[in-house]
Amino acid sequence: MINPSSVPVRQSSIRAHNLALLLNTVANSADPPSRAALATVTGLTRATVSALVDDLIAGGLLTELDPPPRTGAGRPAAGLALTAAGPAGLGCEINVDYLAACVVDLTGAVRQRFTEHADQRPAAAPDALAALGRLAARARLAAEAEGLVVAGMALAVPGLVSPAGLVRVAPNLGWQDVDAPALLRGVPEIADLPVVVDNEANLAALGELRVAGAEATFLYVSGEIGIGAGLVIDGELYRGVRGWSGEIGHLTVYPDGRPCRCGSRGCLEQYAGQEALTADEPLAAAALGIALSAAVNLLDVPMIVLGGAYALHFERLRAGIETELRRRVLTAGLAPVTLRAARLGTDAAVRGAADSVIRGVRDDPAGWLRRAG
Amino acid sequence: MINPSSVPVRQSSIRAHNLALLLNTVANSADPPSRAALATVTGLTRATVSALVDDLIAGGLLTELDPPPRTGAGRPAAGLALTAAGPAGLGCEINVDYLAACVVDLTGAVRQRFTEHADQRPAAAPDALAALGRLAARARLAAEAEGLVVAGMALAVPGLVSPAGLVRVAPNLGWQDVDAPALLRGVPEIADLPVVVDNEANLAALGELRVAGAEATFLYVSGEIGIGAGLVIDGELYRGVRGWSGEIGHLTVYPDGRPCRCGSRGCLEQYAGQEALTADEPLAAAALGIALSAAVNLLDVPMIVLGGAYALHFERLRAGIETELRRRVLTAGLAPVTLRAARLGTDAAVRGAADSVIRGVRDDPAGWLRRAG
DNA sequence: GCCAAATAATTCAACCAATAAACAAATCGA
DNA sequence: TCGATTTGTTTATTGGTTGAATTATTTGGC
Repeated sequence: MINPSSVPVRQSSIRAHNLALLLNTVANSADPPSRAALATVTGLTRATVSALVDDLIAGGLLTELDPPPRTGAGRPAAGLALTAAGPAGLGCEINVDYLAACVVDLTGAVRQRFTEHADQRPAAAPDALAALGRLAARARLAAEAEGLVVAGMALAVPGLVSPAGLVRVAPNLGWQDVDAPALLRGVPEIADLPVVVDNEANLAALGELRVAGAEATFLYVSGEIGIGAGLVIDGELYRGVRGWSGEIGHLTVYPDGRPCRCGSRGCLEQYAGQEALTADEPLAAAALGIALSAAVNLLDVPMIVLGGAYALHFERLRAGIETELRRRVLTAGLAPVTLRAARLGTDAAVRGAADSVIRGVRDDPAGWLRRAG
Repeated sequence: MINPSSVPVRQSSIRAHNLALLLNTVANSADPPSRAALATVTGLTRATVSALVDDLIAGGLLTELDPPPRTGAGRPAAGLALTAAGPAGLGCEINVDYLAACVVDLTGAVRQRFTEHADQRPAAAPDALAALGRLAARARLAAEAEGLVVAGMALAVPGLVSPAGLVRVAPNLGWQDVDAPALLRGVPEIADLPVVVDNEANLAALGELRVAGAEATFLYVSGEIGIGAGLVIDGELYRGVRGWSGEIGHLTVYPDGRPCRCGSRGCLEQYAGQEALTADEPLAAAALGIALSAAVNLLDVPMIVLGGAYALHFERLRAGIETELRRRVLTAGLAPVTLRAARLGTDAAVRGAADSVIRGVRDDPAGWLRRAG
């Protein structure tokens, strides 16, 4: 992750890598580990761990826990944990019927949470983003009053986003080529924050990843007004070459089926969209099952997580989907595909957005230490 | 690639990384670069480059070219190139109607090539693999007579392969749970070689990668008796969690269509398999187009390479496939999907197999230097 | 109540790899 | 033949990890 393999490695990179290794090891440990435990589990020496941990403590990323959990003979170990009062991530979401902002600290705890329900469709993009910016500013202010330092901001959008953060199309918002980062910078209280924009399903997948465990591999499918998917492989989000992967809503399910507003025919969205779902249409589960089978045959993902509206209707959909998976996935007989409902519900995208920011800090603590001085 | 990010980094790893960086930079350069040119392009110092290059030359991976291509003032630069007489990769392929083995040197040149045409279906797996082993032994012998050192062996199989090299199912060969590496070790002349087994489409994709350029992203689709696909992202092959990705042949195209031997209905293989193709069936192109659209919608791949029998019939299939891609790929209007025929034809898999071995050497020259002493 | 055993964390000399800057080598142009 | 120019090497320095020895802090036995 630090080394895209086409880049030279100097001594400082190895320090940066090992700092990230330690920070992530602490983050993924069940109990607060000691320096010695970190040494054995990472393979670094105790001396090295001590030196690096000192830096992380000085930089406010790790804290030494006061009450040493004593056991057996020997000097008691000092437990290490992520600091709750340190860098934090600001996550935002704009969707058809609400705006949301939340702040997550380094430990992953949600510290602030603001929502504003209102139909965004009549609003022009600049107005909607200004309103969202104000909501984000409130969240930031409240978080910083608690001693947090917001390290950056991520925005979830139901549409296609280019790597630069330009929203190319967001059909359900009626957006086209909206420069979201620039518009958000119009709100002075958050103008200094680095902004990342990403697809709603991608960020929701990251949100579920936090719950699923660090190394998980799964396909997250979100049934909002549109249907999107986020693919997580070994704990990393796969975005595709241009950031447009996961457009499962327009996967063809019935080649000569109903016409879709995208110009094609028989898209999944026509059979398993929110209207079909609430109308209790019998085709929804089968159509989803067919589309998901395609994904599994292509990608060999062992788990599918259903989010958004699908999470609400999970029990009703389950059997129908699983029938198709059993029939249509070639390797179903060799290893089963796990199907489960999302655990975060409609919060997944905002949570994932905030999470993606602190993920950035956890993966490059050296950068944070440099900036924080 | 060297750093799975959950592993500590020591000084030796940074040397290993930079050795690989230099070797790959030489490999991907159009003209033989000088040490100074390597320094500027990689970002390392001239001193560091010199030291590392000395090691690579001593280890027989690089050669200094005799006639310095002189230009302008200053001391003339000594060009560096991969050695043709060094480590080599042995690639093998077993398919329904032939066996093949080939040896590729570090520069990517094919140095030996053996084929044996015979229907493998009546043969039991041990017999077929013994025959293949003998063919491989001949190729190795001939290569070593030319001064090459075979570093390892890779085998392409038309079936599902587990990471350990076990062939779980190869329907067209009638194989099930065949321990190919163990059976190949039965041939004494190649028993010492490390063996890797992989799916035919995956390795063919690697073969095409060599031709496509180092950083390419594409989906390779092979129309053999079965239909498989190999996904290459930024020059890396994606194998899926269990190595079973790319089973595009059993993607559902027509949900209530023809029954397939896999137990499902309407699989791509029923409409675009080799029989359909040679029978000049009109559905082949449309079915392919529908399946490929699914892949592009899910994965956002900018290029599709058609191999095997599809390469032969490319011109006839092209228009029909492109029509479906235009209709069914959501982002087709934002950025086109390139469709082209494979350049290596039926050789892709063996070539890719041999290539995967030397790719291993190029990505870990430090390991090779250690072994070679 | 004191000492040995055990475990945690730190200190310090050694080592390894890259860097920067000076230096040597080889060529061109005047 | 001499300066300019570019390539490649040498050498002292720096940054980072290692390994062994050392210090710190606890438990348990006598």
